[in-house]
Amino acid sequence: MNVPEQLNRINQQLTSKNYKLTIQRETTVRVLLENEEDHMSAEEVFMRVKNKHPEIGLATVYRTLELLTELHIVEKMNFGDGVARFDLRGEDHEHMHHHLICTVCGEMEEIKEDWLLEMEMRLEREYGFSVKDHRLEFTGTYKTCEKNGCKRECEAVT
Amino acid sequence: MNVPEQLNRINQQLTSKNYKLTIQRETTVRVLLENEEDHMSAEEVFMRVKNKHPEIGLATVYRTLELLTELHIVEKMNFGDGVARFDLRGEDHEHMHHHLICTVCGEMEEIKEDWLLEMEMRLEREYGFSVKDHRLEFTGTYKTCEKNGCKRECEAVT
DNA sequence: CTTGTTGCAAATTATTTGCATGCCC
DNA sequence: GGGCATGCAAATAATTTGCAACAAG
Repeated sequence: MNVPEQLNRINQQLTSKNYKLTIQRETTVRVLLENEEDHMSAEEVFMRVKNKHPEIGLATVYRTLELLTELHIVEKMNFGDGVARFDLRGEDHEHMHHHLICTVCGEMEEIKEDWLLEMEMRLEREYGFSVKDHRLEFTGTYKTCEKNGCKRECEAVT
Repeated sequence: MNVPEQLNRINQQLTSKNYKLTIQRETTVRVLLENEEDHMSAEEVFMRVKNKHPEIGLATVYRTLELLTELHIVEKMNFGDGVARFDLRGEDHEHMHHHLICTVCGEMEEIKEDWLLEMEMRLEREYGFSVKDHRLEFTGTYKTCEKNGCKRECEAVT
């Protein structure tokens, strides 16, 4: 699905709830689309949006990200570093990716598989809990700590 | 394992790293032991510690919790509400519990099982990633929203 | 003594809010 | 022209840090 189509889809979601796709919101969404795998903080999103649309205010970006989170268009995450991070949810794997976080280099990789379906069925059955979303993170180290995404500061002690 | 034994174990972990089990640290650990299932914020821990030892400062509690986190004695968690929460890790299930978070009442339940061992082996094999820790959270709703732990504000819309 | 630890206050960081102004049906 | 949206600045909330004073080996 390309950018105009995605924007269109998001626009529909917004308008169906009486929100407008203003230029600020559109620019923010574009930045998110262009950095889909980046887990940006609000500040990072702000800086990139500011490149394209310098008049925007930080508060607007926060408000937009909050709105998009409510609409389940983006996912708000916490890796324990005191900053919230945001990712678009592609509609195909809305709820189907997990995270590997390397403690040596701090790099983070996404695993685009859903390993939890069976568990969710079990929760439904055994706990009477019906799952809307989940989050699964593994912290540890890459054996080589040089594998694909994991390139920063790898001189640290293993 | 009772309180004195646990304290003793923690004391050993501290002294082995040249840290002292000061009265402030001991009091903090006691509070954590007494509220093992509570996922307290730093502020909550502080208030309870202050009851037992009114001279303590908030910064000390923060410093203690940070220290204990580094030593893997407590687990620092984030539920996305902007507050870090802390739990003792019992040595038996150091890394073996998952969370159910009910979006209706906000209540949180722990599942004391480890469902991820198989996945971790797979990560090791297929991704060359060796897992030190993990976090698994499910958000959703209890069918009844009245099940055991889930008692607050249940008049909200389901 | 020396080193780690504490309490307080001030600083920092992330995020939210109030409000006057602007924009669009 | 009425209500949602925005930008700015100020407010809030959580956490961290600087520093002088303590405490214990």
